[in-house]
Amino acid sequence: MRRDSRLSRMLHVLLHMARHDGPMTSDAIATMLRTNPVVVRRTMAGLRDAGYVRSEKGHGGGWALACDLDAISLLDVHRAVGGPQLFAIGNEAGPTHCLVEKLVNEALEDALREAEALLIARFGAVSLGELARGFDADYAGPLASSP
Amino acid sequence: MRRDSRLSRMLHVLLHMARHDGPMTSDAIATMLRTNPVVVRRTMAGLRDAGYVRSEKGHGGGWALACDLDAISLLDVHRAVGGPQLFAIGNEAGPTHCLVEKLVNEALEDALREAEALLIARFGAVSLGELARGFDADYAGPLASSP
DNA sequence: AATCATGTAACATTAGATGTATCATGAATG
DNA sequence: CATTCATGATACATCTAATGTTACATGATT
Repeated sequence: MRRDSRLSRMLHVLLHMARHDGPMTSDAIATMLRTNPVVVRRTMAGLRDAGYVRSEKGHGGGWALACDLDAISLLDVHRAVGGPQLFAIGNEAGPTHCLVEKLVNEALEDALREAEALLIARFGAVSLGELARGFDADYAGPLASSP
Repeated sequence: MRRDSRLSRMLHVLLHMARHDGPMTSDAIATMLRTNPVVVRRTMAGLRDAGYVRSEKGHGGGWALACDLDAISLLDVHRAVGGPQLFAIGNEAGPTHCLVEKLVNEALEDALREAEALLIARFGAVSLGELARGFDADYAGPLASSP
């Protein structure tokens, strides 16, 4: 399988939406993400179900933020797109009676659990609002930080 | 893509080999792993190239350890099987001029790098010898630990 | 009514691990 | 030396989940 880029893409979109007046169409977002409007709708459906964005049909329709960026963490977005597997490595599912296999799998899963906890904690600690303000500070230049 | 289980499988095999007299055939190993001898040869080729195991053809041939388990870390095995991607999430490869996209990707990659460093450190800190002794202590029962 | 935009379903594509079949090569055995 | 056993290597099939694509239905605006 390819590397899952839904979290990355949705963060990208949400930050743009916050800097954009009025709704954005799936087509415009697809162009931004270099993909297809159907992929956009499919992925953003999760964000809508979670209440982070709204979608409207018809003229002047499209996608708009439904809450403050400070109320959304990276973890929220990760979960809203389906909370996919974080790791590409692991062990076979099947039940086993082999004690060596069990020991090995437990050792690996311990390490993976720890790394996952770290990632989840980091994702949960950062809000999209902080990311957006980081953007202003990092990229908008000295004018933006003058008093 | 499926979850990569080569590390798990090779650890399983190496620990068995240490508890086994004489070489083990790809067929026997494949049965142990519930897979196919060709898959075994393909995966173990990396371990052989790294010098952790030896393979012999013909009657009485098969696979045997080529060094002490204490000289092999989980990280060594991970690298010997190709050092595959650890994470199933990430971002699109393509170059971009969008500063928002760059900021988002850097934020995610920072977190992933940190988690990867944790995993690599843990894998590097555990030798197969320690794992094997952990097995004896955990599963072999009180008889094994008597003086 | 026409247009615009999302919602949805169905199917194609892609990438990488894994599974499988086949034959070549070399070692041990009689 | 022929047979058997085992690895080495190649080619191709399968599986899985994300992603890409086509087509059409639904609802809102003009």
